[in-house]
Formats: sequence, C-alpha cells, structure tokens
Amino acid sequence: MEKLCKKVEIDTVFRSRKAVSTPALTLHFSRNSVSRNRVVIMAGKKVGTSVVRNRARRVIWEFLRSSEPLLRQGMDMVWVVRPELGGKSNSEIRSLEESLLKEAGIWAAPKEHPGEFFLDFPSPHGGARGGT
RNA sequence: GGAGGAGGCUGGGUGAUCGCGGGCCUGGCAUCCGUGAAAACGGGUACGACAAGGCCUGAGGAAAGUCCGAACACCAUAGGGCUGGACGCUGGGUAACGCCCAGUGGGGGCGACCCCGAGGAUAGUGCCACAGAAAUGUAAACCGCCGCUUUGGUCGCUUUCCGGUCUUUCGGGACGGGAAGGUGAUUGAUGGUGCAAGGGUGCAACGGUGAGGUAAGAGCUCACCAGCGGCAGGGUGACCUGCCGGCUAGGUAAACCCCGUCCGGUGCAAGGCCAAAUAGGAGGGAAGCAGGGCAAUCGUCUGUGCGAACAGGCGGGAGUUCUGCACCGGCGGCCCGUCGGUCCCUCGGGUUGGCCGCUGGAGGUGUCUGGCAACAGACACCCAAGACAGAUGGUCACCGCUUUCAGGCAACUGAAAGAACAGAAUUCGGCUUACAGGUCGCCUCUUCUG
RNA sequence: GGCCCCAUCGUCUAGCGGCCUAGGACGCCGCCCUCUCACGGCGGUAACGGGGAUUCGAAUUCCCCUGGGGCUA
Repeated sequence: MEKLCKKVEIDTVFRSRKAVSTPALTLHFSRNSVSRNRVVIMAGKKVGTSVVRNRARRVIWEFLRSSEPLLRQGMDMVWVVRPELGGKSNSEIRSLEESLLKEAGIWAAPKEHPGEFFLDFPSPHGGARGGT
C-alpha cells in the first residue's frame, strides 16, 4: 500500500464517480493500473485544527494498514474527511471505515465475484486509457 | 486555620508489539532511475543508487495569532529631498524592538502588591452637542446680594398741632388717639450702578479651605494647600526639597499638528543551480530630435591619361558609432540622482521534476566574576526534528492522578469514566491570545492556641 | 507557508465624534384603495461581529479576539 500524491491521479479517481459516504466520511475509489493499493486521505480546513485533521489521517491510515491483508488489491482510494468526524472516537472511525469498505466491495467478502464487480467499471475518457 | 499577593518549574510514567520521518553502520550488488508488454533505448553512478537488517534520533510553552523587532536573500555597496508611517516620563540592557530591568510621577488596595499610549494645550488651528446668562473672551448677569435714585406699605422713636379720659397743690401731670414733618428698622415696585460669594445648568463655569476686610463682595489682604514662574541645594536624569515672587492659567493631541528618535522595498513561494518542455504567437506602447566621427556610394570640379580609369577638392549620403536632450524600463507614491536599453508591458503557450538555501545558532547547560536587576564577560561540557500532501500514531498491560458508584467506623478494596490548550515548515528575540491539573519556596492581612 | 483586506436590519447599502432612539432601497407583516389581483398610498417589523481602552460622549478613534475574502511558486 502506498500513498497517492499526484493531482492528476486524484482527479482520475474523482472522475470515476464511484463513491460511498456517511455524514462523517466519504470514500471515492477506482481501479488502477498498478497491482497495489494507493490511498490518499484528505482533510480540509473546515474539519478542524491541524491536530484534529492529522489525528483523523493517522487513525484512518492505521486501520487500512493493519487490515490490508483483508483488502482487494489494485485500487485507488480517496478518503474525504468531513467536519462530523471531529468528535468521533477511534473505534467509531474504524467501524465506519469497515462498513464503507464493505459497501464499496474492497473488503474481501465471503462470497467473491471480483470479475463481475469490475465489469461494470466505467473506463474514463471513452476507453482511451491504454494498458488495461 | 482562613483570606489573599507575586514568581519559578512541570505539562502523565514504564514496558511489549505493529507502523512513520531523518541520519549512520553492516552485509549483498552491474546496479539504479525513466519510457515500454517485452526486446530495447536514454540517463545516473562504485566518494553511487536501491532494497533489507541493526543502531541512534524525532514537536511546544505556547510550535498558535502573524502584532512588533532582527538575521539572511534579491532589487544598486541602499543614495538625497518631499510625502508617508511608527514610537513617545527618565536611566540602563540589547543585534534590534513598540520588548525587558531599575527608577520618577499619577491612580487603586488596610497590606503584600497591582495598574498607567505618561512629550508639548504658554507654537498655532479646530472641537466642546443638549442644557445653561455665559463653553475661553481677561467674557457674561437668569435667580440673586449691596448701597443709591424715585415711589409705596408696616413698625419703633421723636418734634409741632388738635381732640379724648383720669387726676390735680390748678402751674400742670399720667394714659391713650389723630394729622403733618423728621429719623431709624423692615418689606415691595422701578431705574441705572457695584459684585461674582451663593443658587441653578452642565463632564467641565476662570483656583480650594479658613480668617480679616467690606454697603455687599472679590487674591482686596493674610495663613495653609494646589497650580505657575524664578533662584538655591540634591540627583546622570525623570524629578524631589527649600526660599522668593506675582496671584490664575478649562478640557481634548488613541483631533489636525509641533518637537524629538527611528524607518528604502520585497519576502525562503526570498533567491541560486541542474534537468525537462513549449513558443518564437496575439494585442498595446516606444523606436524621436540636435551635434560630432567613420563611411559603402552618388553628384560635381580640377589634375593626369587617347581612353577606360586613377588621384585630389567640394557637396549630399544608406548605414554605423559617440555625446546631449527626449522616450522606455529597474531602484517604495512623487522629484532628484543613478543604472540599463532598443526594447518594454499585457495576454497566450510550456513545465508542476530534482538539488541547494535547510538548520551549529545574537545556541543551550553548569560554575565563577561584574551589576540592585535586565544583562554582560570568562571557563568547561553538550549538539538536540528538518518534512515537501507534509513524519510522534494504533493496540495491550501495569502504575500514578481526578470524579462517581458499591463495601467498610476507618486505613483501604473493587468497578466504571475522564485527563487541558494544542502539531515544527528559513531561523532567532519579544508581545498577545488559549490552557486540565500538579509542584516549589517567598511575602501580606486576619483569627486561634502556646 | 508568507503578505494583505473586509465586517451595519433577512439582502444590498448610507452614515464629519454629539441632530443616531442609526437613514434609504428591495423584502416581510398589517391597514386603505379595487368586485378581486397587481400597481399605488399609509403604518409597522428588523442591524452597528465580541471584549477592553481613549473621550463628558464611540457605529465612527486605538488595542485584542472571532468570522469571512483576496494575492503570492
């Protein structure tokens, strides 16, 4: 699992229009061309002070890291933190993440149909992407 | 014991485990990076790059707000004037400051102690609403106070005259009344004068209190206080103390302003280097004048020559160069000055990579010396984050703290919950703001006991 | 990260330190006009971001917070 840094790649994830959300947390995701997962966690100024924002990033990142063996690989994820997350405890944040991952199909569920899920993935720019 | 005052320190700890940033070491290595499906191509390097392991190290007192001051970098080695801005008791500290220390003055508190943007209102200008007679002018007189002029009322005393009652020694006497006049007290009206003490208005009314003085009053006179000026003494100074003088000067400068001191601008996204990529595009402005030098070349004259031509003189001269002015641009808004220049500005187009700056510094800690202190000096020891979507966290256990509940007379035991403000971004010195607690001595007032 | 600016009724805005108990427009509410609606007329509702300081007096001047916005490779 590595970090997703470039603005162009992050914009690609947003353009895929695949997202699940709760009032406190939103997960945008798309499939990538690398075989590893790439993650970025965004916490804007409206979430709170730098202490609140950095704590949210660490907690989210730490849960993803510790539960990586259970996740499907080859995904780009953009986590967007919303102001409601400020008052949540660490265990609450973890359960929120788990439910979002399950909803997005990234969490390795008991019944696995990976091929079916990725079939309806929209290829951006009318299939102009090479290499897939 | 209670109530306070001022200041310093600290900002949970230990262990296990999984992770993150930086550095070093070890072993392995023709490897590493980019493009590519691969082959391959391009590039970097054996003081190298990558991955693994080990070790070391890794947020704050405010890292914050960005309110001041600097260092550093570029713009000229940061220049002059105007404008503008900041500061403002005194002395010291400091690289510097709007900060700190010590003092002065004022205000608050019984006190320890705390607070103060605290230069100039006699340099000038402005403003002081409403109310009030009057809001700064040696002004003004509403209610008032005083004597005086004119004119009344009441009362007292007195002179003259006229009656009355009683009495008589018939000379008168006593009592009371009326009229006219004089005089005094008091009171009213009127007029002009004197006064500013009192009332009233207001944030503020031209010193305050007391005594003398006066028709009533007034610094009119005196004492004390406050304020002003001068002199003397003390202090580096702010200022303090004493004496003398003339007796009066309102407030506001966080209103303009005056005085003194200081200030060029921009800010590490400063700035420098490397690599890569794109374009030579569009719009606008300016490419002017004068003089001098050189000069392709042209015209003309003279000379030589049969001639082509050559040489010399004169005149013009594309171009080029120099000087001055102008223009444009850089150096805060303007002027000067200065530097650069045929280009300058705006838009459009490309890149969104790497390295340096980047952490050893006005640095900390300790001791000694100087100083009331801030601080300075000497010596010794120490090196303590440097990221670039941005590193300190998760889980578990135990201990310590606080609260609640249960048990217990109590010491205590058990369970649950909680633990502030807050995260480095070029670096320092301050200020300001936020902050759960814990802890250390010092000081003041008060109560009780001995 | 650095450097700046702004804050007045629900909205857009006026507002020399005293006439501010803060004005106007659009809203909103009520009444009148009309057969009814619109237009029009009359009246009302409603604000100086918070705290401190200067001043006799502050929306206005000064300081500190709070909340918005902009510029900068």
